[in-house]
Amino acid sequence: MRVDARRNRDRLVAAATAVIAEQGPAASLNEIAQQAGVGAGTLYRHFPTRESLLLEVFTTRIETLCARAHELAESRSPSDALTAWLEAFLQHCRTDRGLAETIMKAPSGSDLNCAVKLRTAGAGLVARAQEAGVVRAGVEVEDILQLTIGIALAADSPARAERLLSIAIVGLRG
Amino acid sequence: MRVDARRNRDRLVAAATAVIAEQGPAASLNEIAQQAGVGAGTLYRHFPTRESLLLEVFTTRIETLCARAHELAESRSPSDALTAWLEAFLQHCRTDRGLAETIMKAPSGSDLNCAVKLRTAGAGLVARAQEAGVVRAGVEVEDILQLTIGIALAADSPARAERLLSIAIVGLRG
DNA sequence: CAACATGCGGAGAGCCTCTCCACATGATAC
DNA sequence: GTATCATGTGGAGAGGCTCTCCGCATGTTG
Repeated sequence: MRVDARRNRDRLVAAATAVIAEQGPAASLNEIAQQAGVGAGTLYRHFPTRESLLLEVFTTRIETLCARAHELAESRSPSDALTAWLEAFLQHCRTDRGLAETIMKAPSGSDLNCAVKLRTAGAGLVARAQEAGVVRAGVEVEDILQLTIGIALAADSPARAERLLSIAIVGLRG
Repeated sequence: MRVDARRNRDRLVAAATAVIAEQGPAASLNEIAQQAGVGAGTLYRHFPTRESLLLEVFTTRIETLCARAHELAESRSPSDALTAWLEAFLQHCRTDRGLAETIMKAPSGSDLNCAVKLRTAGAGLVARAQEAGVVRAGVEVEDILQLTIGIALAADSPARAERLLSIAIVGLRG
């Protein structure tokens, strides 16, 4: 990749982070390009869809969550680890509604690897929980993530979100 | 209100219902106006915001759901009635995603009583289910509705939505 | 059947997304 | 250093959207 291309890409992500933080995930792509000091064409070359740009913006957050999954897997019981991780995930999704929507819309078969990373990180915790009998067989990581995202999107308060998540976790045991 | 104004308003709601069912709640208002056979100005005079139009469209559906709740309460066991009603609610929310979002965003204290009506209708089913021990005490109607709305918003397929709902229902029993 | 209040349509302003291609600019070979 | 070429660039432009505005049409009323 040419060095100028790399530089423009980085500028775009920085500008997008700022503008999205301010205006939400539906912010104008034109404005992001302008703030990055590049043409609209350049933005669209690097990020063919709005989602691909958002995913890049949220990559840092997603990687934090992945790291947390590994920590928890080593330091807690299968049940606690999964619960704690889902709570952290829920928190992130609520803080940044755009994050939830972005992960949600990312096609599960896509190569946009941050969403994939998140699923992989979650998969470890879920597998352990299933071995320990805390989650019944047949439940997929994807189920659990989507349920959590849904709760983040629909809950009207943090307390409610916590409560709904705990209901969902009970349901996982089956 | 002049009779032609009334007629146009009705046409708009009908057209909006059709177009939104097909294209989702972000459908073009232009197209709705066109399909209703009126000018854009007429649409905006009757419905100053997109939200106001959506609300009108969904009122009918919400009333249908309320009626369904009463039917089910009389014809089915407490458990079946609640499950069937939630499935119907889920279906509606998924059919027009806008319904879910509209109910979700309706401020709880507002006089937009569609959300209130829905909650009242659901409350009867939940109370019966709690008496029958199918739902544990402490769970509120609002919890169940929000959980279902969340599932509708986040699920990536009808099959997944069904599955997530059944997980949630298991969780309700505690 | 005036005369008036009300409602109407659709052109147009100002956004937006996304495409396209002549031109600029790193990278590479000599 | 420079010639060559693949790669990347900017911004004009097409087409669509939302929303406003106002001259004109049409119910309504006395």
